[in-house]
Amino acid sequence: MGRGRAPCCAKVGLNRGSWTPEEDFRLITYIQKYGHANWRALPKQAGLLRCGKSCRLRWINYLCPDIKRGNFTKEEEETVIRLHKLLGNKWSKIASCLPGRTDNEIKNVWNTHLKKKVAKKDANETKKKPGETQKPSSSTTTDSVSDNQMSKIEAEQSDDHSSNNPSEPISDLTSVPPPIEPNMAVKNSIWEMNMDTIPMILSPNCSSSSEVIQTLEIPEFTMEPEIWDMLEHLSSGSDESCNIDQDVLNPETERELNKRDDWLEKLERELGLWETIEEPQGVMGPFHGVEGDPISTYFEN
DNA sequence: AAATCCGCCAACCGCAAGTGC
DNA sequence: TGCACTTGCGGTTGGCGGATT
Repeated sequence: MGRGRAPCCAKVGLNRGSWTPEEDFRLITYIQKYGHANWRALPKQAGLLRCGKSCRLRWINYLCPDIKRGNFTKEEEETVIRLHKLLGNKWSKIASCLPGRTDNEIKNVWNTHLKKKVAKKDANETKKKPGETQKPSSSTTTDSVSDNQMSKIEAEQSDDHSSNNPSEPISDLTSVPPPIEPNMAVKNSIWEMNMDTIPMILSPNCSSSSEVIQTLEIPEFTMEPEIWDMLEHLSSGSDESCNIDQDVLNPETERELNKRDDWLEKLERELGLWETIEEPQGVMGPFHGVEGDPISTYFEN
C-alpha cells in the first residue's frame, strides 16, 4: 500500500505506507527506552523495516506523547488564522505556538478548513468595506497563544518589515515558552491517540520522559484486549496477574479470565527478554527483527 | 444496495538548514 | 572552508471512509 509519489531512490526491502500496530509498538517502545538520538540508525536498532525519516515523521506527527488529538478548538483555529496572517506557511513556527499540535496537522487543518473559512470571511469584508484592508487584531481574548507571545511575533514581523530585509530569518518563536498546562484532558488525549494503534508500553526501566505517561489513567481499550492486558500487566511491574475479584464473576467471564491468565503466562515467558535488553550496540539493536524476537512472535500469533 | 463523489489526513517527496569532521 | 551526513520543513499525493446520487 503506497502513499504519495514513487520513491526517489530504491529502498528495497523497506516498508512503505501506513504503519502497522506492530511497527508503532516497536517504535514507541524503542524511543521510550533509548530515545531518538539518531533517526537514521533507529530503524535498524528497533528492528523496523522503515527509513529513519519515516520513523521520525511517524513519531513526531502521531506517536509522540505530547501530541494533542481531536478537533481544533475555536481558539486554536483563531490562533492559526492569526499566525498564518503574520507568518504565512511557516507551519512549524505556527505549531510552536500551539502546544500539542504538529505542523502537519495545522497544515492539514488550514488546507481543508481554515483557508476556505478565511477566504469566505475576506470576501464578506471586501463586500462590506471595499478598499479597506483588514488589520490583524490582537484583541481576541480567548486565544490559546498568550498576548505576550503574539505581541512578540507581531513585533518581530514588524521589525522584519521595517528593516526591509526579507531574507533575515525571524527569530525562533520557540524561545517564548508556550503556555503548556498539562492536564488530564491533554494527557488522556495521548491515550486516545494511541487507541487505534497500540498503547504506550511501560517497561519497568522506562526513562524519565515516560514517567509522565505512567501516571495516566488507563482508558477502555477496544482493540486487542490481550495487548492491553499484557501492557497493563507489564506496567505494574508486578509478578501477580491482574487483581480481579473472581468471586463476583460469572462463569463465562471466569473462563475468559483463566484463558487470559494462561495467555499472559505464555507472554510473560516470551517477554522475559524485556528484562535483559542491552543498550543498542552498533547497528544491531535489541528489537532487530530476528527469529524469536518477542514482538514479532506476538504479532505473528 | 451499489456506484460515485469528495473531503480528510497520514505519509510521501525534494530541498534547505544545521552539524560535525 | 568544504564536504558529507542528518534533521527539519513545506508542498503534494492518494487511500480511506462518509456523504450523496
